[in-house]
Amino acid sequence: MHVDMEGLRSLAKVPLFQGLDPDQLRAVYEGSTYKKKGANEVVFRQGQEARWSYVLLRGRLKVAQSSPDGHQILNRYVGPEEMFGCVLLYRSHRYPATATTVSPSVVLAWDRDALYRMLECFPRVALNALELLGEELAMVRSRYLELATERVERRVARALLRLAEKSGKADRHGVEIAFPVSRQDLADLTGTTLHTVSRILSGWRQQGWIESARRRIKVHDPSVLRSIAEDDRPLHT
Amino acid sequence: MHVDMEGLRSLAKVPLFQGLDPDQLRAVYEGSTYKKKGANEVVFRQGQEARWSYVLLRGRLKVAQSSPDGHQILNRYVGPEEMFGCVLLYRSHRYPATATTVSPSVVLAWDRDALYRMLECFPRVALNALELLGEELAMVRSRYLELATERVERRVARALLRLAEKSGKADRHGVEIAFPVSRQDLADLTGTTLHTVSRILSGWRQQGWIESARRRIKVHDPSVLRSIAEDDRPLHT
DNA sequence: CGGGCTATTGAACTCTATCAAGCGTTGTGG
DNA sequence: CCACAACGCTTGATAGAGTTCAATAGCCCG
Repeated sequence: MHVDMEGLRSLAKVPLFQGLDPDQLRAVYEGSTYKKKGANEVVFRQGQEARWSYVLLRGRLKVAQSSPDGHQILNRYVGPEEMFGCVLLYRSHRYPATATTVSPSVVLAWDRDALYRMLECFPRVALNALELLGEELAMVRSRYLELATERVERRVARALLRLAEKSGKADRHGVEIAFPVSRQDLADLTGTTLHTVSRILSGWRQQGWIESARRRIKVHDPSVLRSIAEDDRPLHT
Repeated sequence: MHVDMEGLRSLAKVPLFQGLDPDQLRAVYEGSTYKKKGANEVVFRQGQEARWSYVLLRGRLKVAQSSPDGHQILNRYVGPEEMFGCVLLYRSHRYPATATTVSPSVVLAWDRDALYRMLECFPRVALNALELLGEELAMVRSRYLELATERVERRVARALLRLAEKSGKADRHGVEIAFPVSRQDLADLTGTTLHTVSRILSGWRQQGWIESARRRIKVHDPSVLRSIAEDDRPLHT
C-alpha cells in the first residue's frame, strides 16, 4: 500500500509516461513488477534474452557494452525516472548491453507482453518513446562525432561536464559527481584507457581545476573544463 | 495519375508503413509532397529548421554531420524505401545533419503537421517507427563500439562489407558498390583520414582483393575482407 | 587546355596505447 | 584486530598506428 503510492507518484514523473491520466498511470503501474537491487548488481546481461523493459525509480546504474576482444564501452549512466533496456527495440530479442547498478536501486519492470499492451492501449506512450529515443539517438550520434573528431583530453572534459551537469552536487567549492566514477569508467565513457584518463586528471588536479579521491570526482571550476572542451588553443600554457 | 500509382506502389514497400491497408496508404500518400532531386543536391542542411520528414523512393543519398572544427562524419547512406530526416525526433527543431543526394533521387516529404496526424491516426506507423529507430540506435551503438575499440583497417573493411552487402552489384569478378564512394567518404564513414584510407585500399588492391577507380570500388573477394574484419561479430547492417 | 576533383605516396611527427613498476586504501578473512 | 590481498590510482619509458604536411599525378568536364 505504501509502496504502491510511492511507485505511482514516481511513475507520474517519468517522461515516458507524460500525458497519462491517473487511471491510466494506475493501469500501467499494475502491469509492472517492482524490484530492488543492491549496489554493483547486474540487472541484465549483454546477450541474454530480453524479456523485461525497465524504468529506474531510485538509484543509479550504468549500461555498458563489451566487444569480443575484451574492450568495453559505457553507453550511458541511467538516473531516476529514466527508462532503460527497452525490449521492443531489440529485434534480436537479446540485450545488446549489460546494466549494472552503481548505487542501490529500485526499478519497475514490464515484460514484453505488458509493454506491447501498454503501447497499444496508450498511443501517447509510444509517442513519448519515439521522442525519447530520438534524443538518445542524437546523443549517441553526437558522442560518435566527438570520438571521431576530438582528442582525448577534450572528450574527457566533455564527459566530466556532462556528468556534473546531469548528476552533480554543487557546493561552495565546486560540483561533485553524485556517484562513484572510476578512471576506468571515464575511459570506457570516452573510448580511451584508464592510464590516459589518470594522466589527464592528474594534470587538471595539479592545476587546481578538479579534486579527486578514489572514485570520487569534484570539479572546482567548470568554466575551465568548458574552455578545454571547446577552445582550440595550445595546452601547455 | 501515373506518378500517383508509382508513388503508392512504392509506399507499400516502405518498412515505416508496413501493416497499413490500401486506404490508409492512400491517405498517407495524399498528405505527402513529391520532390525530384538531381545528383549532389542538398535535401536539407545541418542547423536548418526541420520542417520536413522524408522517405526516399528512388536514388541514394548520404547523411553527414560536421563538427565546428571542420571535420565531418558520414552517419549513413540512405537507400530506396528508407525514411530519413524524421522531424519528430529533433526536439531542437533543427536538422542535426546534412542530407545530400549521391545519385538522382525521388523523395516523398511530410511536413510536421502531416507527420503528427499520421502518427495519431495510424498507431501502427508509430510502432514501426519505434522499431526502425531502435535498429538505427543499435547500429550507431555498434559503430561507436567499433570506433572505440577497433583499428582503422578493420573499420574500413567492415564499412566496405556493409556497403557491399546493402548495395553491391555482384558479377563474376566480385561485388561493386552501386554508387560513387570516394576515399573521403570512406574516411568520414570510419572516422579516419582519406590518406589512411587511400593507403589501405592501395594495399588491398596490390593484393588483388579489390579493384578501384575514382569513386568506384569493387570487392573481388569479400571473404578476405571478412577475415580482416575478424568476423566474430555481426556487421549490424 | 586549364582548373578542379580524386587519389597516391613519402617523410616527419605526435598522440596515445602499451608495458612496467609501485603506492596507498579498502576491506576481508583468519 | 591485524595482515594481506584486491582494488584503484599514479607515473615513467617505449613504441607504433595513424595524422599531418607536402608534393605529384591522373581524370573529368566545362
